[in-house]
Formats: sequence, structure tokens, C-alpha cells
Amino acid sequence: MTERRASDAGAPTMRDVAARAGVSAMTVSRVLKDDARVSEASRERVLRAVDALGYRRNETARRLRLGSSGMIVLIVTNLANPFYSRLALGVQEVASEHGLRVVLSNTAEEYERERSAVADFASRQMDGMIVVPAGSNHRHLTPSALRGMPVVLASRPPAGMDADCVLVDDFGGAEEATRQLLADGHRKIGFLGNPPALYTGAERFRGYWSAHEAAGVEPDERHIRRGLADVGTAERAATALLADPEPPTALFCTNNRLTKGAIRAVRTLGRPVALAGFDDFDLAEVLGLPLTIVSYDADEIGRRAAQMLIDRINDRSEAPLPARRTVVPTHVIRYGGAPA
Amino acid sequence: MTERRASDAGAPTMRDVAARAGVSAMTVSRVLKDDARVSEASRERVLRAVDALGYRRNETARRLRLGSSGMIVLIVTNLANPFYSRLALGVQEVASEHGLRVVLSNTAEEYERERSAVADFASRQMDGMIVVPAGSNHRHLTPSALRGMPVVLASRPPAGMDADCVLVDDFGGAEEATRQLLADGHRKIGFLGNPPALYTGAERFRGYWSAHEAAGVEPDERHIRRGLADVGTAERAATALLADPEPPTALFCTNNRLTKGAIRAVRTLGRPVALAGFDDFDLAEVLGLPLTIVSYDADEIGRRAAQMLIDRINDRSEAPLPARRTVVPTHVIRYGGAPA
DNA sequence: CTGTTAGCGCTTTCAC
DNA sequence: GTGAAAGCGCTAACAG
Repeated sequence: MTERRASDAGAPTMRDVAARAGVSAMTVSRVLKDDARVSEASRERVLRAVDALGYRRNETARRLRLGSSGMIVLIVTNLANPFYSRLALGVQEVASEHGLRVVLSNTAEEYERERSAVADFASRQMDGMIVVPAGSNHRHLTPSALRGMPVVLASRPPAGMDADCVLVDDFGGAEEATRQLLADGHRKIGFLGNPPALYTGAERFRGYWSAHEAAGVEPDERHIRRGLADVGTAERAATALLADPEPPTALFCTNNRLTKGAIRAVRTLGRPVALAGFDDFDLAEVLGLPLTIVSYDADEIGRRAAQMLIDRINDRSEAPLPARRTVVPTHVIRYGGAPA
Repeated sequence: MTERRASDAGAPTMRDVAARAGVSAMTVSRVLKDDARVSEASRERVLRAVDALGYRRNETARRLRLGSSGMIVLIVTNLANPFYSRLALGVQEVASEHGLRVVLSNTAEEYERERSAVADFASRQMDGMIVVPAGSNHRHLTPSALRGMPVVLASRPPAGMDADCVLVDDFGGAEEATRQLLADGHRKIGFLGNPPALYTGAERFRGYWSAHEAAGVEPDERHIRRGLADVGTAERAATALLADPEPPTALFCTNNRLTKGAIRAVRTLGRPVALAGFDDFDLAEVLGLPLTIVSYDADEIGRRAAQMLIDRINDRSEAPLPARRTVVPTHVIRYGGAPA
């Protein structure tokens, strides 16, 4: 029957350590923070007690007191897309350098999931969040909705509000790839695009169109398909385009899934068609198809987004930082077309 | 100068809501929990006050009181591998059905990162964790090291301890694929393997060997390479094997990265070589190579692991549940080899 | 250098 | 049905 009041649930508390070391809880706290001036003697005894008891500081309690969770959230639309898993790795890299943990959430492109995740994480006192928004309604991401919790958007820009964001040079990449196809002599370049309501979809289409204008070539509207979502729809769309009496000799695809659909269609067809598209992928070089890929560093998007977020979290100035925007460059890779 | 003591940092607290609704904090708590018997009148007033103030319950404080975080951790070795991002999606799917958030951590196969992540998450009062262990030292995952926090291992079994785990039928899948190659008449089947110290590496090799024994064929040790880590090393190893005066006519690869290396080697060589390997991947069917793939549902591993973990978290029985083990089946897919 | 006091925001317990 | 008191485990702000 001692004075020691260990929590019955098992884990020793700071008090237990203090009692064992013969000091106050405050001294234990200081030792663990590695911060204040504590005598070498006390430090030793505390550390010994910590060890003996197998004590681990309760971060939940600590964070309640400190008023921050030490975690940031990353909300993506589709973790199965390698683009987003790379982005996540970039975020983790920078976050961990700053002692922040990353909580990851997947929305499957569903707005309602995003909204509820955002609300939930706000309740959990997250230090900030990086969001790849699923829709174009960003009401739930406004400063007032989030009570000042910092947000950075990735991949898609803010709509109807101001916020930091990291984008890809969607326009430039699409324009460059299209220009190369035109330079190769293609005059009928089909377009397989994701929904025009998406920023990336709109920008990439704009790039495709702009390259045509610059070359004085008029794209054939009949060879343009937008609003494609996955490999299957892209494959069918490509097959249909290529069955045209005057079929395109090349296809431009706005993302990796659509490119894969187009590849399947071309393989099935057996006739050589030049392919171009966003997002590099494994084994592109062994396909034996003429492939023009717009590539970029997805990790870098994550790293930049995390850095922006951390800058904002650490910002203690009176006047809030103005919203910043950064664009990750693209580059075009050409894979050879050893004819099959 | 009112009695209301709003926290200066901004966010309203339960007290603020209570004051505005003219009730006690307890009543607010009950309404929010949707749990206790509260008069309809009080409920209304509380909800109105919540709305007016834009109040959000502070989960950190709540969790401190409750003694659990409402979050589980998933620690993987390589999120860039689609296998693990699918696994993560499976975990999220089941976790969110149970109102649990998932914190994701990547170890890049480094033991030290894993160890420190585990310790940190234990401090954060996570409700449980799912780990794909990076090494074979699992000391930091023992019940005593974790003070009873539930753990489930995925992909690799526990070493030197007992724990729930979800595995893939590595042996069976490798055996089946090898058997099919043998049935095709191959008698010289090379082996490109990941490190034998890894469970998957050992099991897949065992399956390869077992199929040979069953067929009365002796594998040629000179055609066996183990300890391969990435696409590059696999490509070089495959190239070397195929340069043998009596080269293998088929290659078995223990994972997707090694298969990709082998594909590159075979493409470069130009001579037809049958390929088999673990892990399905996009576009396998359009490569135009004879490809035998051992496939399995990576999401399912995540779902099962999450379910096991939740069972354990919810287990309140005196005698702890015995450690359980479940094996996810594999199936073999054969992609046609339209000769290049 | 060290300890005491107070309280982060919530919920459990126990009265009424 | 409702509220007052107590405290989860920790740390900032003061003393000394």
C-alpha cells in the first residue's frame, strides 16, 4: 500500500517516474524535453527510472497541453495511382525531417468523403493538411471553415478561395508533347482526355490545342474524346477513333490510365499509331511502341507541398503570408518504336 | 466583460457552447455523443449553439480522457510498390467502416526507421498497428515492448514471437507457376530471387524447387541468382544467365521488380524466353511476351489484416486470443506470347 | 536548478 | 434529465 498512484490501466505516468527518481514531475518533463537546465545527477536518475519502468511519454496528453498534434494530413483522390503514392512519399520525406507524422486519407474522388475527412481531421487538431481536391467545390477548405488550419492544395488549384498550391505544368507539357508529334509530321492527332471539369483535364487540352494553333493545324473535333475515366473507357474510345475512315495517326492521352487504354487499343488493332501521354510508367521502354511521354517528378510535388505547409504552420507573423503557387516542370521522353 | 471564458486561441470550447445554450458542459457532451437521455428542448438549444459558434469537439482532449486515439497505424516498407498501396487501400476500407483513421508510415526497408516509428506511435496511443516488418528482428514488436498494443504483421510472419499475421501463399504460387513452365516442356528454368533472408524469398524459392522435385527435374544451380533487390540488378543477372552456353529457356522471378528487369533483358536479347513471376502488373498483356504471372489480391491482405487488428482491439476477454494466421491465395495468369 | 500551482478540453461518477 | 466535481497526463508560468 504505497503512495504511488500508478494508473491501473498499466502504463506508468510521469508521476511514477518522478516518484521513483525522487524528483518532481516537472523535472522529468524537462529531462524528456532535453531542454531546460537540469542537474546531471537528476537527469541520470530520471533516465534510470524511465528505463526501469519502461516509461513512454503520453503524446496525447502532451499534445493537448501544447495545442498541436504534431501531425499533418494528406488527402489524395486515388492512392492506387502511382502518381499519388509517390507524392505521398515526397510529403513524408519532408514531414519527417520536421518531426511531423503524416496521416493519409483516400477519397476515391468522392467529394463527400473528402468533406467528412477534412472535418474529422480538423477536430483532431491536425497541424495542417495537404489536399488533392476531389471536386471543384472547395467551401470546406476555406480558412473560416478550417478555423485557420493551414492548407495546401496539390495538383489542382483552389476554386473560389485563396490557398497555397503546387501544380504541374500541365499546359506546357501537353503543348510540348503535341508539338513533337506535329514536328514528326502528324496532322491528325486524336485526343483522349479526362473530364474537362478537372483542372488538369482543361489545361492539358489547352496545351494540345495551343500547339496545333502554333503549327497552323486545325484539330479535327471528331477525333476528340473527353471525360474518359479509366483504362476501359479509354480503350473503347481509342478503338472507335481508329476505326474512323480517316483515322488519326497519333493519339494524345491526358494521363497514365488513358495512355494504357490507348496502348491496348493500338496493340489490338495491329496498325502502328504514335502515342503520347502524360505520366511515365514502368516498362514503357520495352513496349516496342513509339511513345512520347510527358513526365515529371511526383515526389517533388509532395516535397514542395509539405514545405509550403510547414512554412505556413511555422509562420507566426501578424499579417498572414499571401497565398503562394508553385509549378513543377515537365519534360518529354520519347521511347523508341521498334516496330513489333 | 462577460463570464464567458473563450479560449483566446480562437476555437470555442464545450463551455462556450454550454454557456450559449444555457446548459452545463455535461449536457453538451451528451448531445454530441448522441447517447444519454437529454430533453428534446436541451438538445435543440445545444445544437443551435453548436451551429452558431461553429463548434467542433476537440478530439485530442476527448481521446486523452477516453484513453484511445481512434487511429491505427500501417507501417509498410515501400509505398511506391503498388502492392503496398493496394494493401493500404484495403486497410483503409475496413478501418473506415469502424470509424478508425489510418496513419501511414514508410520505412524504405530500413529497420531503424521502423523501430523509431513503432516507438513513436506507441507514445501516441494508437489503437493498434499493422506492420510489414523490414527485418527479421521483431523485438520491438513484442507485446511487452508495445505494452499490449495490438499488432498484426502483413506479408511476413513474426520471428521469435507470436502475433497475428496475414500472408500470401508464396510457396503454392511459386510451385504452381513453376509447374506450368515444366508442363510446357521447359527443363532449364532460371531463378531470379529476392534475398533468401526474406520470408517471401525463401518460400518462393521453396515452391520453385518443390515443383522441380515433383517433376523429377533437377534445377541447375548455375541458373539460380538470389538476393536481387531491384530492376537493375535483376536485368544484369538475367542477361548473365541468358549468356550461358547452355542458357535457361525460362526464368522465374520472385517479384514484380525482378520480373521487369528480366523483361528488359529478354527484350534486349531478342531471343524468346518464357518468363514467370510474382505480382501482376499493368500492360502485362500487351507486352507480347509469354508471361506466367502469380497474382493475388493485395487489397485483401489489407482488409484481412485490418479486420484481425480490429478483432483484437475490441477483444475484452480475460484470456487473450491466440495468435491467428491467415493465408491469401494466389492464382496463376498466363499472358499470351504473340512472338515479337 | 527545482518544485508548486493551475489548467489544456473533455468525460466519468455520482449526486440531485 | 441535469449538473458539480474530479481528473485523464502533461507542461507553462511562476516562484524559490
